[in-house]
Amino acid sequence: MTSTYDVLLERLQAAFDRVAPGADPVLRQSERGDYQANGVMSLAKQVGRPPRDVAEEIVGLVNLDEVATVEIAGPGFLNLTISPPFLNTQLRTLLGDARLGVAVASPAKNVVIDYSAPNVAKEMHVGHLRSTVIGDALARMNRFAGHHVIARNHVGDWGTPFGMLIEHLVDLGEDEAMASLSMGDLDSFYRAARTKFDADDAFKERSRARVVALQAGDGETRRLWSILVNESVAYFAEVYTKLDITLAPEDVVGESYYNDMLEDVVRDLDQAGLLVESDGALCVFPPGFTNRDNEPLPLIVQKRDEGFGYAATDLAAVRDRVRNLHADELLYVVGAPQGQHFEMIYAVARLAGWLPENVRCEHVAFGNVLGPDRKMFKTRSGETVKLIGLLDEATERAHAALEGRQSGLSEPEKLHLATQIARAAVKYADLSTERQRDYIFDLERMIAFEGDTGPYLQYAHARVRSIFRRLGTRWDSSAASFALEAPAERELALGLLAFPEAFELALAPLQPHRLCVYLFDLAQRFTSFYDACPVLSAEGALRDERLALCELTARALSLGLSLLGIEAPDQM
RNA sequence: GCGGCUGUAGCUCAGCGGAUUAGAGCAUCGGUCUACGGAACCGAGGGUCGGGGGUUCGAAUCCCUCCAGCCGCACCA
Repeated sequence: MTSTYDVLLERLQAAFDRVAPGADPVLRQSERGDYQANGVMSLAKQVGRPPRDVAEEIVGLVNLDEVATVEIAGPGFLNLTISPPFLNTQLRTLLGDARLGVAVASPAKNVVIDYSAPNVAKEMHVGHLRSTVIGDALARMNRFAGHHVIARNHVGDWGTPFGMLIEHLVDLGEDEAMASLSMGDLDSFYRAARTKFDADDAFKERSRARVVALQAGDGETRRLWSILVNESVAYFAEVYTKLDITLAPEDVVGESYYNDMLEDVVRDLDQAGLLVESDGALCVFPPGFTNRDNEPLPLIVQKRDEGFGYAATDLAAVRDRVRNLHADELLYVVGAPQGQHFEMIYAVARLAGWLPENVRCEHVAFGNVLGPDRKMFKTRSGETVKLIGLLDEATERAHAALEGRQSGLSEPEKLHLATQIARAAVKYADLSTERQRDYIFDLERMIAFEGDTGPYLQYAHARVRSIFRRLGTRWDSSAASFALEAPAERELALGLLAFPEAFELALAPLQPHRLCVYLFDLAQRFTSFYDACPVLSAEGALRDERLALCELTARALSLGLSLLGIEAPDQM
């Protein structure tokens, strides 16, 4: 189906084109009418005529028959009111459309999304939350849009720390080490290695030798290394399951994967004449970047000691993803502090010809998670907060809240529900503010059932579903038609029809919070409707109409939440 | 010093391809109350949109500048 927004846009565009081809009608939802088009003002400026004149001309040209009525307001706004028959038609089409009016992208693109990226032999903590949650939402949204998503979990599985980690593993014995790691006690493993490294010179020496052996590809060392990696990846998988994240072990393509490509990267850069030796390191100086002394800033590809830094790995990844994965779009869901690094990577990749102009490449940056003191979120004792611990606490709170209610749910059901609510609370809080901002982690507020929270949206959905439970019999929506005589019905209907543009408005700029804003607004429209318009006690056509609105609402909430990675239980 | 991000009601946040009276949630106050799940709905109070300039018929939105906070600026990722 063509979405309501698109129908209006097409009609308006045709009229605008006749005044000045390509002029944007600037169509958006409005409180004045159902939609408003603000494009007349800039168009008037462009053609050098009074806005009212142009508005009148547009109104004379535009064909909105059967679709909407239009009024000129103020200096030249076009306020559009959708006609009742058209609303009815669109809603009836929506009933039969599993995608709720969202078109399938054509052509489908290969979208590589780099997200989560924990470190091997290190606990996943709040620092990984945003990348994981935002990245997964973007992956789900892109898949729904019809694109082919290739998730890349760029785990930290290489580098000097692995010398000491492997030696520590040797000291512990493989069995004990695996037991420790598989319990998810990664941090104490890491800390123990670190402590020995700092205190014991012999251990330090062994560790250094081990790094060399690892890099040289020594078989036994590689085997020990892979134990660390495999145990960690298995642990990550548990965390992802607990968070309901779609990342799979196959998506883990860590830093080490690119090792074999690094020589080629250097060679290519050299052949392209981009490589410069500076202080013994091999660097590229992309134009436009300077250091604090206003001198050109290098991207260090190969260090003075001939080791490769993360810049080399990131360059290899760009090259690999475009060349071998045929990426049309590269997204890096990584914290904002790395902004300059990625700008330089992209700049160099473009210079080297690895990143064609038509490949969209974006650093999907995000702000920090802060504690109540507005500083980086830590435990009271100053330690990093483990993701698992965070989820557990949220789940306990949700469970406690459920205990206080008479729901008729069994204990196992309550526990399962509590995990769903906890995930919703944490994810929604993370997704619902604009990415770039820092946000304050306040479990109390995010898990509240009132306000702009995940649980509130789940509740709104459960309330709708409960109507159908109470209805008992199977109900067929195909007979429903929409008169929308009550204002609350009409408001709800308009909200339902706006799903496609809300989705597009969130996906195009990679802003999941806009989908959150839409869903919260929709939930409010529903509860207002629900309060004002009895459903089950209505009769005949009115009852069918209202039931149909309920069904569409349930589907919109459930679909919208699922695109954010949030479940919508039928009962709470 | 250069660069980036942020600064909107008491608190937490939308809005920022300029446009008709700046929105929401929480909190506060007042209503709805035999309610299809009140974990709700309706309403009220509360804002010089960090300060100051500029462009414009019109700026929270664009430009400049200043202030505050956070972050980055060569061999850790």
